[in-house]
Amino acid sequence: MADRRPTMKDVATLAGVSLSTVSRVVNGDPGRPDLAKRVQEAVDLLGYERDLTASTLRRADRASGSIGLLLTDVGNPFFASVLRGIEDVARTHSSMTIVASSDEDPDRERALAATLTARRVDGLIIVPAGMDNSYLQGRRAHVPLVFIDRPPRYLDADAVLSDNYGGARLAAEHLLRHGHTRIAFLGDRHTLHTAAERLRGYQSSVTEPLVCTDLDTAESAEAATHKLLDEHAPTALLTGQNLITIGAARALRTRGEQHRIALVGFDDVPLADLLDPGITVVAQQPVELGRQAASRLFARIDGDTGPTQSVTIATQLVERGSGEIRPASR
Amino acid sequence: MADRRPTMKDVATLAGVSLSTVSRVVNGDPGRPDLAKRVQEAVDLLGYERDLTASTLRRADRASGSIGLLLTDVGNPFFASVLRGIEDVARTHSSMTIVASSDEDPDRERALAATLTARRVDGLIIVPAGMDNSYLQGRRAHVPLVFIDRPPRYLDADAVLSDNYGGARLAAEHLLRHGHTRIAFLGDRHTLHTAAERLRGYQSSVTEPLVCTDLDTAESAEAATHKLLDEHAPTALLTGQNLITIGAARALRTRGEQHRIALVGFDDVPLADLLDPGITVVAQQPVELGRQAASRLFARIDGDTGPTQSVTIATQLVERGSGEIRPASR
DNA sequence: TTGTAGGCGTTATCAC
DNA sequence: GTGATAACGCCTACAA
Repeated sequence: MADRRPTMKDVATLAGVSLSTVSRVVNGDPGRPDLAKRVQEAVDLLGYERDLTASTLRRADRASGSIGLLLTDVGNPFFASVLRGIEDVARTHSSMTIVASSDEDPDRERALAATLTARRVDGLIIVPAGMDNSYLQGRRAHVPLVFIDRPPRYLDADAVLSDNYGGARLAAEHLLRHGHTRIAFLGDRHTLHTAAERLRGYQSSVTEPLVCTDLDTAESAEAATHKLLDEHAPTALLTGQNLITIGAARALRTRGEQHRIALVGFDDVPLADLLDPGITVVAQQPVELGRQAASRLFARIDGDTGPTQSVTIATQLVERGSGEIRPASR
Repeated sequence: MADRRPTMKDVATLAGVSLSTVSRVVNGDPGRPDLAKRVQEAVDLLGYERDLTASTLRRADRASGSIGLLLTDVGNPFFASVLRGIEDVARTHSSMTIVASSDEDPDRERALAATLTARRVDGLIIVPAGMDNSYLQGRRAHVPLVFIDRPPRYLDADAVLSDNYGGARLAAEHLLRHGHTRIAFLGDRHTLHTAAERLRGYQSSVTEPLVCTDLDTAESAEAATHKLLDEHAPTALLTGQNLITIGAARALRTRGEQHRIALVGFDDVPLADLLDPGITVVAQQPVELGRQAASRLFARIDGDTGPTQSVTIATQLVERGSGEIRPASR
């Protein structure tokens, strides 16, 4: 159906010059003006487009101009923002991003990492799902690796993380300052690094911990909130993640207690300011997370051989009302 | 610093067989069991990984196992979901997705389309930003193209779109059924296909149109809402997009009129059910949009040469309260 | 069934 | 500065 794509050879023939001249012109070497012009005309006429994959294969630096991003789910707005930050930086290095979602499946993660490196990406940014990333050890020699959101396990590599511990402390202390002593923590699966850090931050500031973990849907969080309120009567809730915050907010609203029980959520939720009360949160900076990770990666790609670095991005408390409720005097 | 990557040749030497034998084994041709085993051992020992880019170059079908997605902004949750849908389908075709954001800049769109095809993606899915996509005409012969969310202009190509017209009609009629006659429409830039279609749907069902367009931030929408309410006293609002819905909801809440003025938004907003009242919306199906677009693309890649198709994905009215408010009797 | 040789489209190294 | 030629890593006739 479609014609064969024009190659450099076709351009050379049409322009009446040699292959090498075309290559040079296409790569920006001016050369003799009249020849350059003839080449350019032939390129336009044929609609010639250089084959970057062939170019990569032959080039000395073997750079493909693409990086891989291996995360758990691109559909998650948090990671979508991370991707956006990465793309912003990649653009300045004229690199494109190949994305893949592991869906928290370690086997998929391994498989995807393999096909990404097989495609000869110049570097890889990873949100690890598995408990052991040592399978990347061998590849680390050939392709720079940067971990994001969660640190590498059993592997030495650069990492860019949110200040989960500090953020949770910030939230807990905010509630303490507002007079609460019975503060409950609702968290995600305890095996997740981020969840564990947030729990640790909470525990470090609260004297009587009241903890419920391993919640990973808004529904389970909603049910857990009801149970917690019924059985332990906390005056404040600290929720360790997006969906948990939503579940807890639903539960509070169902009980009509959204103005009586304080709530601080980790991770921002959209429209949180429109609710009544607005939900106070500890916000992460996903775009910045992506930017920093990409910056580190390109530094490595460009030859930085320094010791591995772990960067921590600050979190910010955003007061909107729900976190400033004081406990009812008895 | 790092060793050269092992090649097929290295594997062949170590296994004591020829290059082609390695190639066959690596590509799944069993051959003589003992040789296959020797090859496999050498592969494991060296940590050999086939170079997919070189493979593509030489292979008969020249398939790279990657597709390009060119959209306006991956950071936008709507498009993040679209991407997720695409990835789901791409996975079943063992293809990876390269994403790029044009930021609504036609020049960037052209440039990105060029580098994507130069990387020899097997196909391209595009959310067009420009007013004229005919620049893709030449490439269409070499790489399948599918448009998504917005139709191609001055170019004949497959498209997968939301039912913007029908959805807006649905919303307007829902309000009419609840007794409203003064329904205002707040829309995005009128040059956007989606915005124009939604406006058209609204106009087709309302007798006295009250229209404000070219809003593209929550802030401008908020201001426009105040102005509209002050000057024209509508009893219901139909907002043409995510951010506009949020801006309008803010304005209503500021005025304390969220229980008096009806509101239906186009495009779902997260947490809309937690507000008081919940926001009634016409929801799109971004994941499905992505799936269908990817399905069409792979059909083309696999040789479908039928006439171009335009698929429309249904929208759904989700009642949550704000759209069921009746006009106050005078 | 295995090995040999040629070439995919490009860049790098040479003579000229 | 230009042009011929040899790779890059792999696949695929074809011959053995």
